Amino acid sequence: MIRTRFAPSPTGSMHIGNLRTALYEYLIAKRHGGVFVLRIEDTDQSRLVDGAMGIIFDTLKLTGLNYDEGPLVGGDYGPYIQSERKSLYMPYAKELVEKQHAYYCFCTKEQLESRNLQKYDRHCLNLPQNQIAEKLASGTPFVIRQFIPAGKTTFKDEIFGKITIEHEEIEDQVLIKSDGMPTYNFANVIDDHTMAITHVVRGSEYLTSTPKYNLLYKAFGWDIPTYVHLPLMLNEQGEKLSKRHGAASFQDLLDMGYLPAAIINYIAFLGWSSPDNREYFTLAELAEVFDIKNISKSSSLFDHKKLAWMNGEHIKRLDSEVFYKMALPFLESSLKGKTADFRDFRKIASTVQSRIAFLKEIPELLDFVDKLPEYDIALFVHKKMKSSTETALAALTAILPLYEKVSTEDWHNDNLYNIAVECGKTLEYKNSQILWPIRTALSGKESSPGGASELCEMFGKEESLRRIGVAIGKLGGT
RNA sequence: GGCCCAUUGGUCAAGCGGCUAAGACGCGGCCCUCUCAAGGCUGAAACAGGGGUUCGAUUCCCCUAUGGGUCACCA
Repeated sequence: MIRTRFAPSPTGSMHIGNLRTALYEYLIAKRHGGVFVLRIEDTDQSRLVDGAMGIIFDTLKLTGLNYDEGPLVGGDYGPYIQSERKSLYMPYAKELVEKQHAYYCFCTKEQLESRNLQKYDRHCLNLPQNQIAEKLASGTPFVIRQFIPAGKTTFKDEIFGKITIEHEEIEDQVLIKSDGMPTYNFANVIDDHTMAITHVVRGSEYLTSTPKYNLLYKAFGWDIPTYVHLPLMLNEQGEKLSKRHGAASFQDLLDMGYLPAAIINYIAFLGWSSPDNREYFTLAELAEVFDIKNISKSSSLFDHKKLAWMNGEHIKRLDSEVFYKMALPFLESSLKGKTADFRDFRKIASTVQSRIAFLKEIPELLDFVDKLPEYDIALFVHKKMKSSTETALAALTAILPLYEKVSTEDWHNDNLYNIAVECGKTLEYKNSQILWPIRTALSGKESSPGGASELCEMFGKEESLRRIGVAIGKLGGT
């Protein structure tokens, strides 16, 4: 049974690099019917940010990365917040001291700084037992450090392969801080083991510190988990993702108008590729095909252009009713909340669904609906449509009386289209020469979501005739 | 700087010793079309450089270059 964990620190907004890590952890577990757990790593009390834990919960919920064990939902390996497990770590640290894999250190920060060290000098490694006991009894602040033996460690990563690090490169890291809290390095190992995590999935920035963890596992006699180190994600400038460099957080992306499903789909492909070239995936579909084997080693740059395209793909495939509900606020704002009978919001929404990458594009697309824009008669001139102001005027004056005769009941797209085309024939015009002027008269714009007769149907008889009349006036007709 | 890792078109990427080096986004063109989108077709665009190994290297090895990561009582 595969067990993975997402272990963020509640220090602010949710980075999309973190989100991708969470996504891969979720997918690796789900692909094999495993368990995905959420663990909050809040051992650094000074960096806690109010509400940060809520952001983590909300983000996972919004993206559908539901965890099987963790805060709020519980589980057999709780508690799932490290500060609530504080008392758990010290006994393990003491066990290591007894086994001589760790030792007490009483050096203060000031002392360490004054010694100007590259690496801890093991000043406290060989303190006499009685001296240690004395200091502990007197309440002298201490930390517990891991003793790194001479030698080297080679480990296997599922993505990067075999990696060897000489122990000279590693220092005797602190396991328990002077406030009694474990460091990340220690808590992580203890928790991963006690929570029976089988696959440790994290960013590749942990690659070089992995030997320290392995030494810990060995000191305890525990099995080393499977490691899956993920390639880094860089921003569009090729820099490490950070809040300072713009939209790096999930929330920022939401604010820009990206759909959670599109974000998930897109970041899944940053560092991973599907075997069959397919690119549109829902979370559930990803969970069926995701494979560690297809994760790449090289870091990738975040590209808003492709995400925008992906967003459009997701919008296009939305169920029309779902899309309508999402679009409604934008429709209302662009149509100023009026619901005159010629405006069928559902119909309008459907015309717009395949034309946008973002919902916020809706108002501009429909700005001609509520009010006919001021436009120049040059709009009627279109070379490819073979339309000029003269043909446009002739076309509109010819169609107006014909449309006036159409009853409200017969005011439908197909019917109006046929009438227009027939009218064009009597004038010996190409279809475009009659349709383009009508469309332009109705929209007052170079382009619109819908053609001539479609717009006519959308506007209804009265408003359509009015706009055609306005156009005739502009063109100098009567 | 030491150590670790990476390096295929602008970007995401397939490739796992022999290929006209896929595909996607973006960009250009064409088709379709009641404008614009959508859709279909299509074009330009890449193996960082140098040595090896091999009958043969994008694929394996070494060096160089570039980029990144890491060297905390942060995670």
